[in-house]
Amino acid sequence: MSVTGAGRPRLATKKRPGDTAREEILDASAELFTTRGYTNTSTRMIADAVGLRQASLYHHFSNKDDILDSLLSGTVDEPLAVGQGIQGVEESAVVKMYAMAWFDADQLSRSRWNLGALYLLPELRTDRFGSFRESRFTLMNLYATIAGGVVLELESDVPTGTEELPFRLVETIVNGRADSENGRGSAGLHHAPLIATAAVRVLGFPGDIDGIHDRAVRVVGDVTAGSIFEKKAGHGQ
Amino acid sequence: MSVTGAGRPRLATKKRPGDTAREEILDASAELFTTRGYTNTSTRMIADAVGLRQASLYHHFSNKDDILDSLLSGTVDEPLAVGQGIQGVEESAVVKMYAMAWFDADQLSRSRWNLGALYLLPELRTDRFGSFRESRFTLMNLYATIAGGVVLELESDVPTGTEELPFRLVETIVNGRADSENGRGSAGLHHAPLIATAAVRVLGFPGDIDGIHDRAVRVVGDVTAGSIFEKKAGHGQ
DNA sequence: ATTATCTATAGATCTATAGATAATGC
DNA sequence: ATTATCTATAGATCTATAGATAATGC
Repeated sequence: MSVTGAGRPRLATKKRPGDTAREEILDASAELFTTRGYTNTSTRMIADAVGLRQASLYHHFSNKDDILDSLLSGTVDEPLAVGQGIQGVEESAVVKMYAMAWFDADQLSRSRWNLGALYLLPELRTDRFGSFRESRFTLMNLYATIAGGVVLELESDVPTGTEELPFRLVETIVNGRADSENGRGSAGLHHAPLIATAAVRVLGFPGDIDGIHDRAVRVVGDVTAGSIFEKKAGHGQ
Repeated sequence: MSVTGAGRPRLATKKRPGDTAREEILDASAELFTTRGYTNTSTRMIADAVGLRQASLYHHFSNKDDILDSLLSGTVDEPLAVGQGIQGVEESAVVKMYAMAWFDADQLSRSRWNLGALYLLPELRTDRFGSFRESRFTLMNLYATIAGGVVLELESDVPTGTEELPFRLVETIVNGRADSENGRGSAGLHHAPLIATAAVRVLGFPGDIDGIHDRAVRVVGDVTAGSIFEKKAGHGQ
């Protein structure tokens, strides 16, 4: 499994972060998929970026789809688990909404590669990616449920369908990153609190944000404390 | 130029809407690019969908990039012209903001193919698409300028960077359509007034929307009246 | 014996060009 | 003569499999 150990040695020296060949391949693929496109990235390019022969990839993944699926699942599993944790906490819906949006927006901003840009790939419509789509829709529904709770709690007078917007606002981080990598400035402007604030504002929350922010930070801290998430903080995949 | 006229006849009968071969090719390409992906769509597939031989495409476009560029430019040219028209009108910034978001969100919702889903393609980073990127950034800046005007006008206390959100909110229509085409219900929920309302809400507008909406409809009507846009309404490309 | 790599390659594409052909237009 | 199509194909990929090789682990 590990990079040194059993098996014939590589011709090239290590070029990628990661404790295992699998992680090295995922890192190289994430970079290439997000910068050159999925279909436009050949298995040969991935292998070259890792320092492996093209055929050797198939010892770790049975095909290219497998690599993509692994990357995508890595982006939803944690938000989903954290979101479900937040939902179970005793707090007002506004704080939960802010906490979820803040955590996810922050993760999307800081991850090593902008993998969210792959969510719109038509390739994901095939059965092959059914399980990823399922997880993402579950996360989407969680957002809508909590957003609905906010509207009830505040007795806001918002148009039907507004509950969909917090999730969409979080996703806009992906567009902001993509555009900034395309030569537009606004990278840093899209910080997580801005998105989380907008999420509760569209749901009709008129009050002061500072108090909400502090309570949300505590909620996220409680939910992630002692769990796997602590170690994974900033892992980026 | 026209479908019947000079030139050797096609083997297949017409399969696509459009007055010229060029339009037929654009329509088929738009469908294939959005449903199968750009790189994953071969020139042979496009030709098959039109009812032409693969090589015949090259009489109308010099390569595949040319087709994509033509489709993408078609999606920004009109919003940009209308947006500049709206900017010049004598109205409050809130109304202008609502008008722009409403017009663009409506267009993104109703266009025949969800071409906005192609904006994140890494392929667009090349010089080849510099002109398209330029137009899109100009539109983005127009949004930010008007949003800044709203914040001044209302003396809103919003976080720096919030002026970026109206443009991003409009773009979320693309994600909503993509997800609904992936088997999730919420297609119709994302109507344009919802997005336009959210755009002014995040900028701190607290008042009644109905009056703003009516004034915005008038502004859009004035700007588009008598211009090329009248004829093009709902053209979908 | 097991593992992770390597070399070599079959089979299936895909893009773009060269040159022929069958219409219309003058 | 001009135009829009057609047929044929060169050259360049790209994915995945078969089988050999060079380590470690027992």
